Amino acid sequence: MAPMTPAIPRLAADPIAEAHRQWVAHGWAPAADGMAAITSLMRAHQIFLARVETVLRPFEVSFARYEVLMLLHFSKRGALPMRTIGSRLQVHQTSVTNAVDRLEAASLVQRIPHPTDRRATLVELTRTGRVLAEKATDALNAEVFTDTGLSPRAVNEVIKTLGQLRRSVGDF
Amino acid sequence: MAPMTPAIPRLAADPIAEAHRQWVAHGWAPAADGMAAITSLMRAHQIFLARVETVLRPFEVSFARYEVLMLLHFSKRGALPMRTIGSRLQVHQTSVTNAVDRLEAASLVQRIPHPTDRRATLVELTRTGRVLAEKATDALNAEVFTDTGLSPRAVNEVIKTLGQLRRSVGDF
DNA sequence: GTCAGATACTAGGACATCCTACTATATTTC
DNA sequence: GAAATATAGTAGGATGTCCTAGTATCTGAC
Repeated sequence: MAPMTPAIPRLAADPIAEAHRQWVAHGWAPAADGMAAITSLMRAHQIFLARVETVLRPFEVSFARYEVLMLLHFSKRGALPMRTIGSRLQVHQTSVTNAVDRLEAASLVQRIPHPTDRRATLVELTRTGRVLAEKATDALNAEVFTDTGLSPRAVNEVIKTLGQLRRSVGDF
Repeated sequence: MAPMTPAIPRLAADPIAEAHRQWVAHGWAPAADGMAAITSLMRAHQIFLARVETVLRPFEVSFARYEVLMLLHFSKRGALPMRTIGSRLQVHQTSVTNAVDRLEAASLVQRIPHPTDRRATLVELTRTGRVLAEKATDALNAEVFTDTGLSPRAVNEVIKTLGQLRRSVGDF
């Protein structure tokens, strides 16, 4: 008897390829690619977020809070209204409140009254916050962003393709 | 005098393109593309997750719980150990416990003892759960997966590129 | 056979996101 | 100008993810 060779093709080890196969087998072929693409995106997000959070852990900030710090860092006066932060980062206002609460508790930012609109609150980067933002960026650049694990061509493809997606949903 | 033409290039409306510009301006050019790609992924994830959750809302399941249902749906016996679910979906065991708790409360799955390993618990799809999984899939296929907003070429590019990424981190 | 180390699952807690109010202040309308 | 509407921010709650710990059970080494 010949060496063990399965008569039935073995299952792919890749769960997403397997899901794609199931989609086709169930007659959902027109949706299979879209399903696989979106599922891949979900997983890629999880992978990169985990990497980024690992690098940021020593700085005791999450990626969400890091993004707030960088937004302030890049602003001319180092201060922005809460609402603007939410718009730029495309997150709900309550998420901004949450992030700023924690950043303020860590003395990385401080809330100051808006000079002309008493409804609004400005979030201002502290000296400590600015220094931490720069150090955290150095770490992220060195440990994640400079080498993502994707080829330079793939990186540009991702930026371009997802840029079109973002534009289509009104991100810019 | 000529029509208003800014002497200084105006800020891009795209926050990610703007961040990329800032990265280059700060001397972080080698990391700028990686930063932009990862940030784009984060945002694309958010966009698609929101779409998917909107479609699933009428079925009263989240995407996380939907994925568990589909995994069971595709399994031969309609039942899998908790641990296997976590491995396939690449999420922490405690996330599986959480999802299964809610699915069980909704009578979409039930926990049954593993026949040979008393440590393990099998999660079994109920009739209700199977029906809901199929209806939810029809909705997702029609409203999201068949037309993701990306071109077919882009969809395939995403699957391929992120597949390489997933392989590089040991997903399969 | 026993005991140490692995494995399966749950408990409790930290964070992040969103949603629905609710309050305070601005703006618009008539 | 006063009332209706819109906007900025916070509070409280639901869900999902991860982590650390703790219990129960299995496996393997001696």
